[in-house]
Amino acid sequence: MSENLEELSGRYRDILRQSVYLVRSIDADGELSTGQVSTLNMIFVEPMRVSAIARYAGIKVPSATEQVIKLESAGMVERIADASDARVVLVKITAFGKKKLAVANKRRNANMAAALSELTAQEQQAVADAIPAIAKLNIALTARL
Amino acid sequence: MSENLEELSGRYRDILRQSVYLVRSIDADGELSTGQVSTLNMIFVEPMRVSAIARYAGIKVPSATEQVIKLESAGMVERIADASDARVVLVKITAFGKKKLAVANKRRNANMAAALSELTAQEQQAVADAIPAIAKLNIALTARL
DNA sequence: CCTATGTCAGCACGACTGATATTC
DNA sequence: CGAATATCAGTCGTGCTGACATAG
Repeated sequence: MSENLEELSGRYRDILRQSVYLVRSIDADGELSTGQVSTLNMIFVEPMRVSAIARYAGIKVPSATEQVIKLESAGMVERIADASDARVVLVKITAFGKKKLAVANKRRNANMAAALSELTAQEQQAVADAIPAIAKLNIALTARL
Repeated sequence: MSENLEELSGRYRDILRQSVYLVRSIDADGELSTGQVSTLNMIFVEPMRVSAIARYAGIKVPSATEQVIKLESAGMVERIADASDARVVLVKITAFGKKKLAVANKRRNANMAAALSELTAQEQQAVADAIPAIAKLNIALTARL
C-alpha cells in the first residue's frame, strides 16, 4: 500500500503542477488575477479576517495583507474594524467587487466548462468525485505544515 | 448539464489553487524548486527539446530556457545538439541530476503519501481515478490556448 | 510580560513580453 | 524570404522573512 501511495503521490504532484499553469494561462486575459478571484470568492458571503484569508489560501499573512491592499485600492473590498477585537481587520467585498467577481467567475468557469465538456460523463464524474477527497487531502497537508 | 459543468468548474478551480500552494509549502525546504523537479522528471527517460519542456510545463519558451540554464549551472542537466536540426537544443539529465531528483522525489512523495494515508481507501481511489480525467482535461485546456 | 494580529520594508523566484540570432 | 527554435534583456507579479506597532 505504502508503495502505491508514493506512486500515486508522484502522479498527483505532476498533474497538479501542469493543471495550475494551464488554468492560469487560460484565465490570463482578465482584469483579476487568479489569486484575487480566489480571495473575492472567499469573502463573498461574509467578511473574513486577514489571517483567515491567508490560512485558507495557503499563503502567509503579509502576502494576504498585500493582496487585500491591492483589492482595496481597486475598490473591490473594504477593510472594516472588528467590534470585539481591535487588532482584527475584517475584509468585506464591495458591490463593485461583486460585480467584477461575477464577470471574472463567469468567464473562467465558461472556459473550464468548455474543456470539461470534452470529457466523457464518466470522466467528469471522476473529477467531481475527487474534489471532496482532495479537500480532505488538503486539510491533511495543512496539518503537516 | 451545462450548469452543472460551470458549478463543477468553480469547485475545481478553487481546490486546484488551494492544492498548489499547499504542495509548494510542504516541499519548500528542499534544494530543488517544484518546477525544477518537474522538469527533471520530464527528461528522466529521454532528452527533450526546450520547446517541448515549455509546452508540457505550461510555460513559455523563454521561461523554460531560464530553468534549463539554472539546472545546467547546477550540473543537473546538459544541453546537447540535435543531429538532425541545428536549431534544436536537447536537454538531457546528468547522473548528478538523477541523484538529486531521486532524493527530492522521495522526500516529496513521502510527504504526500503521508497525507494520502489519512484518507480512506475510497477517497484515495477517487484521487487516483481522477488523474487520467484531469490529464485529458489538461489536453483540452491546452487546445484552447 | 507574552501572544496574537496586521502592516511595512526589502528580497527572491519565476513568469512574461519584445528583440535578436541562427537554422530550416 | 517566412517560420521555427532558442536565447537574452528587462520588467512585473507575488510569494517570503524579519522587524515593528498595536491590542488582548
